[in-house]
Amino acid sequence: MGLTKTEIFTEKQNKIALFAKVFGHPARVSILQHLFKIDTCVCGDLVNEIGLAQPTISQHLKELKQLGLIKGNVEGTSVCYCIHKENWAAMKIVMTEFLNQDLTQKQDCC
Amino acid sequence: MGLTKTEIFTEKQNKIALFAKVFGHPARVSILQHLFKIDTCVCGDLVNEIGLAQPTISQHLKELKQLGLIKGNVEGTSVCYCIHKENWAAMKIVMTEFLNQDLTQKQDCC
DNA sequence: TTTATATATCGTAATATTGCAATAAACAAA
DNA sequence: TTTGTTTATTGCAATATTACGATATATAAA
Repeated sequence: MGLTKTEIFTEKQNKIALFAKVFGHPARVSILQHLFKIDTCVCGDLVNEIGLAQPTISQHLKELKQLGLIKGNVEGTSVCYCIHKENWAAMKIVMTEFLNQDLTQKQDCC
Repeated sequence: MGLTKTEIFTEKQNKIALFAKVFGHPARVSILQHLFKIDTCVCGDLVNEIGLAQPTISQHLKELKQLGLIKGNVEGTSVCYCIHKENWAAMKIVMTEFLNQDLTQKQDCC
């Protein structure tokens, strides 16, 4: 117990859940919003911008990177991060389809 | 440690994260998809539909209900569940705004 | 009242997540 | 080479999540 039974769900359901999970923490939401706002690659800054310790930010960045939503590039001693545009667009299609499910409910007993 | 520092993030960032978190499990994704597909309130069924034990489904339903995304109505011995249309629409606005952040990146060093 | 059916809650074990101090690694500058 | 700067990794404690058996609750049917 304690572990999600991914095998009983469809690939798409698991995909949606994985994307949603990574958005399920305000620090990662904040990181992504900052990367969008800055509108260019950002080296450093993120630790100062968000009020969490450097190892914590590094860990959140790793998760975003593992899902392919951001990419990083070593630039001297620092690493520049930015949104992975293509992957973000692909994710958006999956998530938007889920959110936009049609609701023309016939009966409403609730 | 082990607990999210919600106080250092904006209300909106926390809201996005909370919605995303509830979508971050394939069982809840599956439940919501089923409610949309059935297109009416459903009493029972969910336990048979998804391959998880009854207490587990009940727990997932509770989380969806707590966030206001579904509502339940007691109908004899069973409980009927359906999507909470208004709240789903409100959630959709928040999440879509997050997903649709503009990306006209000036530089792309990554 | 007794029995059957459906859902919720409790308790608990297994696993995952969050956060950070300490430390490592990688590179630039002196 | 030494020093400083930046990011990643390790290890660990605190907390959260997932799943389910056992049981409680509520109503319907016999």
